[in-house]
Amino acid sequence: MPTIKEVAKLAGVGVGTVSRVMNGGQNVSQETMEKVLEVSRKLKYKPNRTARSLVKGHYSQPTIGVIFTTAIHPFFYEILRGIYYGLQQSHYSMLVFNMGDDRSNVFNRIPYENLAGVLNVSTKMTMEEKKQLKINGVPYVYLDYFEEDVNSIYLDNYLGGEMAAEYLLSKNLKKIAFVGENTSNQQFEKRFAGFTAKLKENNLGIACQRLIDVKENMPFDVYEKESYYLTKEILQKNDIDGIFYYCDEFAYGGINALRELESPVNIIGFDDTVPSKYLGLTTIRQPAYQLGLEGARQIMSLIISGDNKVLSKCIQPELIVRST
Amino acid sequence: MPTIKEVAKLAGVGVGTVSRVMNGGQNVSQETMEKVLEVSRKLKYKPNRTARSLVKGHYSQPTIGVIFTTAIHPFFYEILRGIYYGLQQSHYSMLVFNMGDDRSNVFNRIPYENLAGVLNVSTKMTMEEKKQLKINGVPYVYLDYFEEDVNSIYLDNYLGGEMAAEYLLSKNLKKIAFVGENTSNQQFEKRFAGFTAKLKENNLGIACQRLIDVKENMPFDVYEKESYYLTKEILQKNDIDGIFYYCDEFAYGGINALRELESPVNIIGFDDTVPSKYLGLTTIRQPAYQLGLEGARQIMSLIISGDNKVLSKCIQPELIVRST
DNA sequence: CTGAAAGCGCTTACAG
DNA sequence: CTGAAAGCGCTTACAG
Repeated sequence: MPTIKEVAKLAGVGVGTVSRVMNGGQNVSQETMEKVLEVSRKLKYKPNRTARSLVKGHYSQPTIGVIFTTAIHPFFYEILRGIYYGLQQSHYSMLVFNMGDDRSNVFNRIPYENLAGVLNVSTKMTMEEKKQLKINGVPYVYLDYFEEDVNSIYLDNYLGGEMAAEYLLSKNLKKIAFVGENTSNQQFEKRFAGFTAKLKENNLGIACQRLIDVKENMPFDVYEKESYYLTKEILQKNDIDGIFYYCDEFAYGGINALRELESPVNIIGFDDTVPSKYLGLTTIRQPAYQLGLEGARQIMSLIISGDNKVLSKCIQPELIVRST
Repeated sequence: MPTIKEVAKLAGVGVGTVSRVMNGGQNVSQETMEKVLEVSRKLKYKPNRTARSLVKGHYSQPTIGVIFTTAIHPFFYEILRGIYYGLQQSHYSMLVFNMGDDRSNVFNRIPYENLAGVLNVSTKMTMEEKKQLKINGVPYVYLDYFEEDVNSIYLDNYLGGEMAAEYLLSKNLKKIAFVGENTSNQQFEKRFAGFTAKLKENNLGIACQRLIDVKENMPFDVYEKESYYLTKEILQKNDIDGIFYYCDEFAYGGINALRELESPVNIIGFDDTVPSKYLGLTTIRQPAYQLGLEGARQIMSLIISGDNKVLSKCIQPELIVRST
C-alpha cells in the first residue's frame, strides 16, 4: 500500500498538497492537481482511512459484530430480524461477518473492527477466541447456544424434544419415527435427548430413524425435497404412526409425502418457521425473533455497564398444535 | 474521552506503561498494574482503537455498508440473504446500518466507517448523500430502485404490473379490484401504472381500490389481518371477480377471506415471498435473492475496478401460476 | 497556491 | 520493570 509520502515524493510536492488534492482540491492549482492525481492513480494510492479518522477525531460508531455458522438455516434470518429491531432504538449498527472463509480468519479480524460487542450465534467460541475478545475488552453473548460462564440466550432444546414426544404420545402413538440431520451439535443432541428420554419414560423407543445430510453453504430449502423422499420411503417400508422432524423445513417435505400417500400419520416439526402456520404444521415453536431481540438488549447492557456478569437466559419453547 | 496521556499523568507513570497494562500487563509490576488499572477504571478509559490500529498497521477489512429503509418488508431479508451469499466468496463483511435514527445520521456516519462500498436498498439517495460518498471514493449501487446515472439493480415493476393485469385478463375477468398500500414510492407507482395501463388497453378500469396504511417500523405481518378485513368488505359490498394485491402478505389475508366466504374470485399477489408456494398463491415473482446477489457482485466489481461505470441491470419479474 | 511542522492517540524497540 | 522518543499515515493551521 503506497502512502501519502510516496505520492508526494513522486509528484514532487509536499504531503500537505497531496492531502488537499485527495480531499477535493481546494486551494490547489489545476496543474498541481493533475500531476498529483496522475501519480496517485499510477500508484493506486488510497488514503488510509484509519489515519484520517485519527486526525479528524472521527471514530467509527460502535458496532455489534454478528457471527453466524456457515450452514444457513432460515431461522437465522429470524434471529437477525430480532437483533436488528433490538438495536433499532440505539445507535448501533450490526456487522455481519461472512463465514465464507474459515472461522479463524473472522476471529482474527475482530480486534481490528472496532467492535463494541459480539453476538455469536448457534456455536461456541474456542478458549482462544474468548481470550482474544477479553483482551480487547469486547463483551460477547451467545445466541442459541448454552455454555456455563458465558452469557447465553438459548432455547431449552431438551424440553423442546420432550414436548414433541409428549405431543405424539398424547395422540396415543406407539410407532414413532425421527427425521434429523447428520450434524452433531448441542441443539441437536439436547433436542434428541429430550425426545428419546420422554419416549423411554413411556417404554418406547424410536421406531425408525433417518438423518439428512446437511452441508455447509447450501440454501436450506433443498432439504425439503430430500425429506420428502425419505418420508415416502419410511412410510412405505415401515409401520409407523408418528414422525418427529428435527426442523420445520424437513417437515414440509414430509407433509407433501403424507398428502401424496394419503397417510394418516401424525407429524410434528420444530422451529415454527414462517410457512408452518400456512401449512397447518404442528410444531415446537422456537421464538427466534425474541432470541435476537434479547441478544441485542443483553449485549447493549453489557457494553454500557462494562460488566462481565453472566446473566444467561433460557427461553422456553412452545407447542403449537395445528392440523398435522 | 480520556486519553492514554491523562491516565498516565494521574497514575504517575509513563504512557508506555499504561499501554503495556492495557495490553495484558506483560513486563509490569503487580503494583504498577493495579495503580494504572484503578485510574483507568476511574476515568473510564478505553484505548482508542483507531490509534491502535494505525500503529499496528491493522486496518479493518473492507466492508460493504447496507442501507435499508425503515419499513421492513420480509422481502428485505431475502435481499439480505442474496447479498450475504454474494459476499461469501470474498472477504467482505456487511455492515447493516440501523435506520432507527434518522437517515441523515446514518449518512454522516458513512465516511467514518471505512466502507469499501454501499448498497442502498429500495430508496434513492439525495444529491448530498451521493456527493458525500463520491468525495470519499466510496462506490455505491441501488438495489430495488432505479435512477438514471446510478448503478441500479432493479425489478421491472411496470412490467410486473402489466403481467398481473394480463393474468387476470386471461381469466376473462372484468371487475377487478386492487389492494395496495398508502405509501408512494417508485416501486408502487410503476407497478400500479403498468397494471392500470394494461387494464386500459382492454377498456377496463379498476373497479374498486383500497389502500392499507403501512407504518414504519411495524412487523410486516400485521397487515395480513388488515387485508383480510379489507377483502371481506370488498367482497361483500362490491361485485368483483378478481383482485390484484400489491404484495403477497396482503394476498395472504385475502386468501383467508376468500376461503371463509367460499368466494370464487381469482387473485394474484406480488413478490412470491416464501409462504406463497405453500398457500398456492398465484403471484408475480420478484427474485429478491437474485437482486441481492447481483448487487453484491456489482459492488465488488466496482470496488476492484475503481470504476464509476454505470451498468444498471433490470431484472424481469416472472408470473407464477398456482391455484388462486 | 504551497511546504514544513505539529499533532491525532496509540505501540514498541531502546536504554537504563 | 520503566520512561522517553520515534513513528504509524494522515490533516490543517501557519507562514510564506
